[in-house]
Amino acid sequence: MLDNDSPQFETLSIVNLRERIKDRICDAILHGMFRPGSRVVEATIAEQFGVSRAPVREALVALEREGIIKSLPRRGYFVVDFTDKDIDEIFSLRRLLEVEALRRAVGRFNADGLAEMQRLVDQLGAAIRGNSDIARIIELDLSFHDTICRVANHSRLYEAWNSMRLQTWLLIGLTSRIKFDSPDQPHDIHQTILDAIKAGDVALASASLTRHLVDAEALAHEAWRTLHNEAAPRRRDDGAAEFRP
Amino acid sequence: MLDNDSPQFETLSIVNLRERIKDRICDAILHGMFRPGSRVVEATIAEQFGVSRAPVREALVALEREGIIKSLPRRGYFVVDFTDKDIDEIFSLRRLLEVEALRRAVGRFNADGLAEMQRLVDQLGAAIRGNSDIARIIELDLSFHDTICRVANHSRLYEAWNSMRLQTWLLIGLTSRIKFDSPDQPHDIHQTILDAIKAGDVALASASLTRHLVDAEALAHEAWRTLHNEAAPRRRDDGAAEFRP
DNA sequence: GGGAGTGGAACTGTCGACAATCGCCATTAT
DNA sequence: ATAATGGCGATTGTCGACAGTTCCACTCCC
Repeated sequence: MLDNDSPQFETLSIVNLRERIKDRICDAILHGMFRPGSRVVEATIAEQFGVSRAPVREALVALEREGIIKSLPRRGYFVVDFTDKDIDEIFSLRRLLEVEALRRAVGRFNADGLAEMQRLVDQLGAAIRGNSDIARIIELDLSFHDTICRVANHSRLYEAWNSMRLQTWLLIGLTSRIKFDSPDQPHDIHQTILDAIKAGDVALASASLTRHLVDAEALAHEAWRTLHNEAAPRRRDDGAAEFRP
Repeated sequence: MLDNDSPQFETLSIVNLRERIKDRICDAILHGMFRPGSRVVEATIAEQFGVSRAPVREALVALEREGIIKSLPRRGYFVVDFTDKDIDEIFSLRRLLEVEALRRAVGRFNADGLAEMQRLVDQLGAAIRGNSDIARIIELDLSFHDTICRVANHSRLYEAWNSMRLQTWLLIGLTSRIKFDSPDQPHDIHQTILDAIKAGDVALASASLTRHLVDAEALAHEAWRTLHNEAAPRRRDDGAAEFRP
């Protein structure tokens, strides 16, 4: 047997190169290395990762299924560019899936899970009050929702939701500057949801969650508009740009 | 401009080889060429299709996202083998998605759509009364549900549902012999749902649809047990078996 | 006789190269 | 001047080969 005390025992290294590349590309897209609608060129990615094109291609096929890139045959892959209908779809499906996840998760939370949720709510409140950048806020917010979906203990529901999570992040997380003055003070809404979960009040929790997601959808519409306006000056598709491997 | 009257203007041929192979493999699995849990070997598929392994690999990555095969790193791909929890998940998610799709679809149906639905219901009734094989019945049944989901006009919801469709087919469609004596006479339930859609009665349609899916879940459990018992004698994983390219 | 070690076969993971196709741009004819 | 056309570069689609890993069966030693 191998000794486990090797300093960087990389459990992840048994996973396919494809999966690691997928995660890296995913991160790169989600961190704004690619503009929405811009090309994702196999050869460029492969070169920057120092691998051949084969695993990159497979990663791209997987990412297309996750809904953040789109392939045009014989043309290449492009970061998705959302329309208003897409945003409607993403959030209506999120509402459907998350409310169901919540229904299942209430009663399944243990002390640790609730403590984690409370910590996320606190950090989120601090981030909002401290005017942290939108990316940080969205990340914490999505972690809150992610926890609910994970605790629901429904792998297929989680899988479907996770796809929407990536697209949501792409929608809002890329926007660097946006006024975050939701009328309902998101911090409170998260605390309200969590309190309802703790009290086992599914109806209240669901209603609050739904309201929160409706607010988030409005934010997403605004964020996407903002992002497009920011991008408007540059007319050329600036392709892969920097993109640290 | 090209003249459109060329006899075999094959619009489909612009699609990736990967996509065509994906569909072929998918068909092969869904038609029982592979047993649940059996290996899906790249080289074998590639050879039988007369192509190299590259597009096959990409097709397999896509199919894994569709939920009918599963990859074990460095081990290969296997046709999924469901547990009771998987069946619960598949049908609980189907209920969630289809009821929402129904809610959206009611009011969006036009005359053609309703006629198509009626035709499906009639064919389904004939198939059941005529004791057609289960595959035919499941196919018609899933087409009925598919139509609802398509008319809902929600691409992400449809995508999520389609994944469950494939898995449902894998669950039930492979079973060659199973007594089809559902207590609620499925034909009637489909007609009930369709009538409610025509009447615009969302509540009744949803309730009927939900009840139908609960019945279907019971059938799926039974079908899967049957399939496993059928497969039990053969202990060796018989791999790719025949599988016509 | 049984368990650990060992050798080989089969399969996946990865790579580099070639072929096919698409978009862009200059060129040309009307 | 404008629109069609042909060539060219860039990028994807596909292929065959090699390397690494896993599993299985066999052997050998205790």
